[in-house]
This record gives sequence, C-alpha cells and structure tokens, in this order.
Amino acid sequence: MIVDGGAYSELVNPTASPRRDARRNHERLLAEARTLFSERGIDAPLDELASRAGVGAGTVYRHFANRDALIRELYDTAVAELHDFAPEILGAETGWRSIELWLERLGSWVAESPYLPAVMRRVAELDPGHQPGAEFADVIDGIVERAKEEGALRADVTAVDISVLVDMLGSVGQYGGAYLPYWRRQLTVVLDGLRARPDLTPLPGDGQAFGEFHDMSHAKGPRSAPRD
Amino acid sequence: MIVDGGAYSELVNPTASPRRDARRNHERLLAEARTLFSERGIDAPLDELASRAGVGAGTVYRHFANRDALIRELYDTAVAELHDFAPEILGAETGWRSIELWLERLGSWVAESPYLPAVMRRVAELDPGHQPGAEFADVIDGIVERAKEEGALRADVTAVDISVLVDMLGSVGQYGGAYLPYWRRQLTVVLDGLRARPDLTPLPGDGQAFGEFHDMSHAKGPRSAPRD
DNA sequence: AAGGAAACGGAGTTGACCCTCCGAATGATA
DNA sequence: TATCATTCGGAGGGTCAACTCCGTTTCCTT
Repeated sequence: MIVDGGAYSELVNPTASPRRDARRNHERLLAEARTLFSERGIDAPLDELASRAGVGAGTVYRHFANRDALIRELYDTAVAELHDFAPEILGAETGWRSIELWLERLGSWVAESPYLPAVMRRVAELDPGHQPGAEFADVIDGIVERAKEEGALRADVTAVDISVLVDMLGSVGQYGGAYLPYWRRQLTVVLDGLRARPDLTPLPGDGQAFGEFHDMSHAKGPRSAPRD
Repeated sequence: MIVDGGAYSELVNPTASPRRDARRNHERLLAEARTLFSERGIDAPLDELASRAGVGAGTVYRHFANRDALIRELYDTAVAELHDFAPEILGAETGWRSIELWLERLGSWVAESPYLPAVMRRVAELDPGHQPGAEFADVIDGIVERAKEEGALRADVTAVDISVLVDMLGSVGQYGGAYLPYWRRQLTVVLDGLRARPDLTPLPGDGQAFGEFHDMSHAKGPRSAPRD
C-alpha cells in the first residue's frame, strides 16, 4: 500500500511525478531502512542506510530531510498497512474469531516489524498530537463487545487488554527472529486464557481507557535511544 | 546483593578495599546508570551519567573502563538479583504456585528494569560464551515438571514457553511505566491459559530446548542500537 | 595533624556521524 | 538524438560524545 509520500513529493518535486530512478531509490531506501532499523535500532547511521541501498549519502537526504522525516514516513506507511487487516478481521463469522484473527495478524505483524515500537515512540515524541491510530479504538471495541455477547470472550477483559496483549505477543520480534516460528504457542496460551469459563480468576484492577493506551504504546521508553 | 565488583576492584585497586568516596561513587553510578538507561537506552551519553551522579567524567571511566564494562557489571548484578527470587519460588507449597510466583516475580522484575533486555543482548554480543543464567534452566524445568504432575499445569507447555511468557509480560516495562499498574491483568489471562483443562487448544509446534532460549533472549535485536 | 596514596574534576583530544554542496550522470521531452 | 531539468555521488565542514590527562582534593594511616 502506497501512502502518497507527501513529504517526499514536497521535498523533491512539488508538482509532477518524480523521475523513475528517484522513485526506485525512494522505495529502496524505505525497504533498507526497515531492515537496518530492525537490526540496529532506529538510530543506526544513515550513511550505512545509503550504502545498503546502493546510493550516496546525498540521496538519502534528498528523499528524507533528516532521520525524523524518514521515521515519520515509516510510521505513516505502517498505519496504512494496518488498514489492510480490517476486511479479514471484521469479516470473520464470529466475534471470537475476530479476536483470534486480531491477535494473530497484528501480533505477527508487530513481531515481524521490530522497528515499529521504536518508530511509534519516536513519532509521539516528535508531534504528540498526531494519533492516526485512534480510529481503531472503535473497531476493537466493537469486536470485543460482540465476542462477549456470544459468550465466547471472558467478560472482564477490555479492548485495551487485547491491545496490550498484541504488543506483548509482538515483543518476540525484539529477539532477532530466532523465536518467530514459535510464538504462536504463547498466542494459544493467551487465547485459552481469554475464553469465557465458569472458574476464571477475575482480572485485577479496572482496565484503562483507550486514550491512555495510546499514550502507553507511544510512551518514551528505553528504545528511544539517546536524544532529548 | 553485592557481586564482588571484580572489574571494579581490578581497575581501581587490585589489593585492598577502596576508599569510602570511591565505593559511594561506584554505587551512585550504577544506580544512575539503571535509571538513565531505562529512560534513554543503553547508549545514552556517559557524560550525562556523570552529571546525574554528581561526579566528573573522569570518575565514570575510573570505575568502568568503558560503556561495555559498565553494561557487563549491570548484567552481573542482575543475574545476582535473580538468585534472590529462588527461596520464595522454590519454597511454594505447590508446583502450580511456583509457576504463578515465577511469572509474577520475574515478570515484574523485568518490567521494572527496562534496561535489562538491552543489557542482556549487548553482553551476548560482547562475549557469547558467557551464560551464567544457564543454571536456572534446571530450576524452571523442575517447577514445570512438578506442576504438571499435580495436574494443574497443562501438559503441552515447556519451561521455554514459561520463560518466553516472562519476557513478554515484562515487555510492558518498555512502555515508560504508564502501564505498570495494569500488567497483572495480562498475567492473569496468561495464568488462566496455562491451567490444565479438558478442552484446551493444543499448542502448535514442538517447543524448544533451553539453550535455544538463551540464544533468543540474548539475540541481537533492534535495541542493540548502532554498533558492530 | 601530617604525609602520602588514592580518587576526583573537567578541559581537551579524537573519532564518528549528520548533513550540505556542487560537478557529474541520468531520465524525460521534443 | 539533442537539450535540459532532475537526480545522483561522495568529499568535507561542523557537531557531539567517548575517553584521556594531570593538577587538585579527599581520605586513610600513624
């Protein structure tokens, strides 16, 4: 999915479509940024990004004004990718199946994109007002409600709990890919723990509102690396 | 718990006990390093560590030859802390209770020490042979076995699954503390998913051996930051 | 309390990386 | 194919943080 690349077109060519080599390099840079940032963190040297993409350093900065602009574009394309999951998840036959799909699809998406959590945090630092993911709050809320009405999902979980579980499951991606083939075991444990049953331990506390979850998933953390 | 500080004593004073101000500064530096690294990642400027600890830059390097030495010492004290959990966990009345305590105690320990995962990865990069945590493999194996024999723990989970779940639960610590009061909700879900029941979904795949888990939890990842 | 060893502080040196600049190359247009 | 705007490459200037060095201070010993 392509997201306009507003920053790009404004930086390079305010009017028409860019030259073919420019478009090719732009895509290459984004792709290499994802693997580089996954391997070495979002503060990896951009000179290395240039050499991995097979371009000069100047080309990196023609396409992205600076590191933050690059990170912002990675964020925007990620949010766009998120939309691609909607049809399958919302089209599931039952609410419970939607929950399963939500955890599986988003969990593996995060796990396979280890740069994402750091990117989200950095963007939130850069402009805290920017919260394009807020629209998903209603979606997950609806799914949770439906699954509870079916009597399949335990009544005491909230949409925020589900979202936190996605992040937790996705956190295996931080471990360099070695465990990627196995994390669905933990997913299964979680799903079994989410089913409505007569003898479940009540969840402690009251859960949280979705806005607080956004603040959490985008909070400053140790992966934000050295910066003010 | 104090762990000798071998690196320290060799660097500063090979024979006798160090001066009082030196000991005080050493402790201060370690303490400030934990909070600094939690807030800004393990590559935060050491000059800032110096000013936070109220010492000069030179003092940092007298106590720790370089950043890697500091990270190694943080690792060693963490492993030592881990031993403190053993009595309570092993002394539990049932194997199942040990499982509960293991997940709760280690989970909150990781969650409250957000610098830890990055430190583990960095140390594994520095010297891959150093695996002091290996001794814990037998401990968790024994607990899992006991809880299964009681019929309380589902039969298809392994000690590795439990360890991965600890890391997952602890990953909320990456989110800057905002969610720390709530993560026990997810712990409860996980525990409910771990109980032996007649109708559980079988866990997919075969699980892993413990050595592979060490490699995973210490694998290079995006938090390792820019370095070779 | 005096002497000496140990530790401290912080200015200065070095190296790495961000980003700019401009002559060279490439793709679009006619 | 010729022209020209657009994009590229990579050397180099500037900044920031790691680490060193040595005159000064603090602590320990007697």
